[in-house]
Amino acid sequence: MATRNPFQPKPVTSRRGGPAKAPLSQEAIVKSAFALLVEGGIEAMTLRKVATALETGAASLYAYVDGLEELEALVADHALAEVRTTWPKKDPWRKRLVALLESYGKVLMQTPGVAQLALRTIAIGPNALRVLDALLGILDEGGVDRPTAAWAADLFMLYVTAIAAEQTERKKRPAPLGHVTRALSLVTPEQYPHIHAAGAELTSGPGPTRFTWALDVLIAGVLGNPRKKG
Amino acid sequence: MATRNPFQPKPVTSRRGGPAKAPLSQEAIVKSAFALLVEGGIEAMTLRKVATALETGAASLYAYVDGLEELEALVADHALAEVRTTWPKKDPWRKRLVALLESYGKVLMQTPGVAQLALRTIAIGPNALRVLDALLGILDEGGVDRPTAAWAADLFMLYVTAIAAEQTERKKRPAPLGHVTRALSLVTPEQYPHIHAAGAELTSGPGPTRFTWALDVLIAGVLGNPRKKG
DNA sequence: ACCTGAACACCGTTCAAGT
DNA sequence: ACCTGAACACCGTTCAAGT
Repeated sequence: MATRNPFQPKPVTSRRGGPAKAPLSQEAIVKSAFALLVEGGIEAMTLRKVATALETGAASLYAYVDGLEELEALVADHALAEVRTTWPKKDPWRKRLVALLESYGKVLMQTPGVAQLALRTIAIGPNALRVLDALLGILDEGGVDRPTAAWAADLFMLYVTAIAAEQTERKKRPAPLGHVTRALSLVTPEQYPHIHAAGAELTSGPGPTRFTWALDVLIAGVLGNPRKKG
Repeated sequence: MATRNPFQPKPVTSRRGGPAKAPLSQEAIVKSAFALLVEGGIEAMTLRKVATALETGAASLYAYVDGLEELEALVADHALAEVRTTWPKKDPWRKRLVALLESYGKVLMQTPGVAQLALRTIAIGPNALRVLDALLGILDEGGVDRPTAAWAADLFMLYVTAIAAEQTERKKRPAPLGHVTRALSLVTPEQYPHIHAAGAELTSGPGPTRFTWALDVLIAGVLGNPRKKG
């Protein structure tokens, strides 16, 4: 990825008197890729399809993007633009913490594939950093010491990303989660006594209640396990 | 996947007087796929390469495996055979809980790609069920009520899988995690004040200490947040 | 029923050639 | 510097044909 100024696009040369073709740019590529992701999920986001949507050949994209892996990282961060990181100052820190994580989870959940991308790319884009910074800020206000906050922020984000990935993964299957439910209901008490005993409890949720419960667990656990006593 | 008895392989017809070719079977396919995964990571595990290793065409595999997705699920569960689920009865439940999760994490960590597979397939194979059952059993002995244990087991396994996926993902990059470290160190205090302040704390670890801390957090959180008061 | 070769419909990436 | 077409080296899956 060379150094370029995306805010100064080259003049457009219109072809055959038709509408001017928007010039290629990293931003256009990322937006187009994200649109494909929204429409058709993660496997619809290919370099060739992005190129077709932009009326070029796949090779042309390499002037703006290093390859598929970089594009995935850019798209993941692009999606995180929707995550809200500011709230009224009067809100208590814990409320803001939950709101931030819920916003993050919602963004990951609403477009299938984003969570998978976030899970496999290293989150160092501007939006990922903005979310992380906000998270650290809230924990700091909550009196969590810095070493603990650093690990806790990672734990929170990793868990929310993982649960979002898990849930969106399930969604694309034919039977939303009847697959699991059926498999678990067929379990005999001899083979797996505890699974059998747990029964429907295992698959109840995962709804908002379950997500909220998990956040409560993480928060309580973090508050009770400071790395630095204070 | 038709119903077959893999324990009664067809008689082998040796070709050209050479060594007899092992007959195709789901087990042979899964083992071969796992070997490719161990050797070359997740992208080395392709149907075509499995077929080549087994001296057939890719089409032949479809008699035993529904497709790549099913193969991935089978391989993931195959890998989990290594997870230890039994300990001396005298060990306290909490020690056994940590040992189980550490064994699970170790298995996912030692062969890159397994965690990614576990994350994208629904875990209903015999080994996944064995681990889940053991987990539920330990929590039960720890006095955790059933509804809480059901959600907690899911939370534990999801978190360990996610952290294993994250760490093995990082490992295959050129600079193990210097990438992240460098990116975070370049952050200015104006842009991201809290990230800047946290500094090296963010990237310290993730070692065994961090993993253990996370488990402590989860366990404490679960014990403090029962769904059923008791 | 199992196995096969060949074909189909895709991929990401590279590269010489253009402008 | 940017863009292109064509080629390279792969994919998963299907299918008619064999045994």
